[in-house]
Amino acid sequence: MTVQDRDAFQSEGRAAEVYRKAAEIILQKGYDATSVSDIAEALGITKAGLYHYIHGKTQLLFDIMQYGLNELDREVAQPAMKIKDPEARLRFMVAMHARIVTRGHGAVTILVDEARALTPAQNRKVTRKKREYFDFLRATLQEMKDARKLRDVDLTVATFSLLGMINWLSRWYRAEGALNEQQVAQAIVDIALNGLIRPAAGGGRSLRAV
Amino acid sequence: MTVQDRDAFQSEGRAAEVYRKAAEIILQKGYDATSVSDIAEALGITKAGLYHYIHGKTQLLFDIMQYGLNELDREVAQPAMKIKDPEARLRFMVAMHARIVTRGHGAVTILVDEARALTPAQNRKVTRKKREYFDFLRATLQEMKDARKLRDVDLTVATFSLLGMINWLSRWYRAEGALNEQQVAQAIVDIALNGLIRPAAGGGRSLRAV
Amino acid sequence: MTVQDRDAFQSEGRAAEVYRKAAEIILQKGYDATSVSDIAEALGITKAGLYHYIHGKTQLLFDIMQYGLNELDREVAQPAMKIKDPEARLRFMVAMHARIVTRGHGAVTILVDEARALTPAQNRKVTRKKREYFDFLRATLQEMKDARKLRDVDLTVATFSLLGMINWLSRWYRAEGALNEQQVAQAIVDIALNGLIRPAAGGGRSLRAV
Amino acid sequence: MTVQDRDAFQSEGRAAEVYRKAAEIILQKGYDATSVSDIAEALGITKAGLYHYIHGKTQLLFDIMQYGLNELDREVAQPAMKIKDPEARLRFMVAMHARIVTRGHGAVTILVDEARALTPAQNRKVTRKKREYFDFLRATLQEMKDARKLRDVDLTVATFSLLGMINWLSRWYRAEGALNEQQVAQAIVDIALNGLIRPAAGGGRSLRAV
DNA sequence: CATGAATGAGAGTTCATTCAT
DNA sequence: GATGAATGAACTCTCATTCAT
Repeated sequence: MTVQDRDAFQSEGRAAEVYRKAAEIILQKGYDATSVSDIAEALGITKAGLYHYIHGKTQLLFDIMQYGLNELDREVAQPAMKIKDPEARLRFMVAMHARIVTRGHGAVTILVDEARALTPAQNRKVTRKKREYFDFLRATLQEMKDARKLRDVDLTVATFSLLGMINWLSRWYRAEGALNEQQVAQAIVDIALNGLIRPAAGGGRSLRAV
Repeated sequence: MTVQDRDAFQSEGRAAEVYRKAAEIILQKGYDATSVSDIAEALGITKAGLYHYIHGKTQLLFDIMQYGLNELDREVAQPAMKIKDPEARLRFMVAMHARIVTRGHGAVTILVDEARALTPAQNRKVTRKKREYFDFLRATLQEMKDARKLRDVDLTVATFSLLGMINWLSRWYRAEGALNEQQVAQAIVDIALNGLIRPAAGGGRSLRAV
Repeated sequence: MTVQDRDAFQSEGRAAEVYRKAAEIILQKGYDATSVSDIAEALGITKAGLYHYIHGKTQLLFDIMQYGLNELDREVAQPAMKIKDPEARLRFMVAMHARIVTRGHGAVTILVDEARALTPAQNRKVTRKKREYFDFLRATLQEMKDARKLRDVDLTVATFSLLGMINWLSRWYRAEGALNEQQVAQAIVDIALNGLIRPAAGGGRSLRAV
Repeated sequence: MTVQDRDAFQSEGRAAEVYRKAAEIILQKGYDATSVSDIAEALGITKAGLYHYIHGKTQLLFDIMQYGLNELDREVAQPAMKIKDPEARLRFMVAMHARIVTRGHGAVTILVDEARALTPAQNRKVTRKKREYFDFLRATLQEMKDARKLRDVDLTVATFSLLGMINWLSRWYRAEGALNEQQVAQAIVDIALNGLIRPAAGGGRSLRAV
């Protein structure tokens, strides 16, 4: 059933439109503040009509989240697994994840922000999947650490910091702004990997110049 | 009236308890999902009784946010202004802000997460204040840039990335975890400023060792 | 239209199946608690599809009741009319009616339990028919009374008591129980006619012994 | 909580009025067909206002049923337990139970008719209690049987038949009718115990033969 | 200070029914 | 025959808020 709905989300047709519109509105107003009527209205149908496509408000949320998880898996995790070099893999993941957030389809952001509204069972499922993603990202950092390509940082803090930077994007990035999606994604990768401050010039650089 | 309430939040006495308890619950369940009854119940009084202390649910939220803004101003911005060196100031701000988030009094997190629920007028006020804080942080980066202490990064992306890392703390940091507040704060400062990867300089560092 | 439907109920074919399934479910869950979807689902068709066979939920109920009335008339009242001796007739009616209830096709029970849900017009029709049946049963008791075969009991109370005992069967009789339909029917006839207590031994019996 | 509500039903005050009015309307229209608005309207308050007194429609039903069970226990079972002679006890139970039904307060009838609407947990509780009452009644018949005061009847059928006669009263007895509550109760006791037909008195026969 | 009672508005959801295909 | 889509009406229930006491 859930699988069906997730497919509906991705497929073409009216059902897909329903799920996409719902995601859009929930992204905008928040899940709690979005009424089923709001969604119906935006679709130009009645509440009762909407119920042909959804199986309750919570299930709708869950289905959107499933789609978000899917998006991450399909577009970030799966391709990343094919990248051998951990640093290249990290760069790809951060950039790609950032782009999914900035392109604003909503599902990924809702996935992150509204987990509280799920039923315990749904929450468990979603949390497990999110955890898997987190672990994969962390494992990549671990590989880099093992290859002595990482500074001596706490990996958990590092992973969450990456995710914080990325997820925060949904709160401030506007497509109309000065930087486009790709530029922002690259900027984030750069900041995350290289930090903000110029390496102590007296040290490394001048020496290197020698 | 608002000023009164903000004072109430900070002062001792029953009113302060009300505001603190409210913040705690809202932090936990989210503003929309928190009913006035929930708060009253947690305080051991009736809904009607609670209305002696608050002036509506939205106003309560606004007051908590005001307190959060205040907290930031009092504990981060004001002291920071006394720090001349921009890098030291930045380090202080990130660390201190992070500690306010991790110590978990809630107001700052609510401030960030629930702005949507405010009335337009309240929202404007809060947004203006948040903007001031953002600008101050960004100005600090600008100073560093001018002093050539910053790598060539987009300052807006950088500022938001810092805030993303910090604000994300409220989603994952648990006091019971392996790192205490101070350690996490320092880890974040370190990651944000120095980045994750070891400077490519096989040159620099090893030479320094020489 | 109604006649058509009643026939449909009894006849073979898809329509009959629809009515029988509907009766079964309504008997089980009650009319109000049974949704048109429930019935459609049980039949493996859609709601809209079901509407090819029925003319509204109330009409469906009415048709089932008509069938129940018919059942009573055909299997109890009509044959009973051919029995001259009132006591024999009474025994037949009680036993036969009881068996219709216990065999559990549902229509008779629904007829009795769900009259409130009918439209006033339908209700009047059904009530009139039920009244006819009641009157026929009561008239049989009257005949017995006239023949001095009845104890001095209020005939109305007696008639309703008979019907109460019989109709109550649907609430407790289970085919899997210790007694089969026939045994239960006979037990009821026996109890209703002869009562529970052993006739005062000092009276009749000793006389008989003389 | 439940106990509280049951008390509320019996006590004086607004809460009692609410429960009594609710019972009255549910008795009249049936539980499913009674909306919460119906009850509120009959009380002259709004739906929301009614919810100060009840804890959901199902709980309301359950509470009414609890009261019904209580009524039976208090007015029938408890006093009956003090009656040594089983026949006297049976006569008392049937008569008293019948009067509770005819006096029409509703709770007992609702208790019997609407069990399907309860939650499984509630249903179990109610069923257990009803079972206890049934067993007590049946045990009384058993005592009579042991004392050879009973004809040779199946005790289960007998007990259910008694209950059928009594419970059916609620469907037909009207206070305005020819017989008052007491007369009907006595008539039922008489019919149930002595049956309808004049004993084929060995007495009678031989006399007739003379 | 605090309460119980009450309310209007609106929430999510279900339902019987219709109709173009 | 049968369906998917749609609807208006109704339903149970919750909520923020008020007010007399």
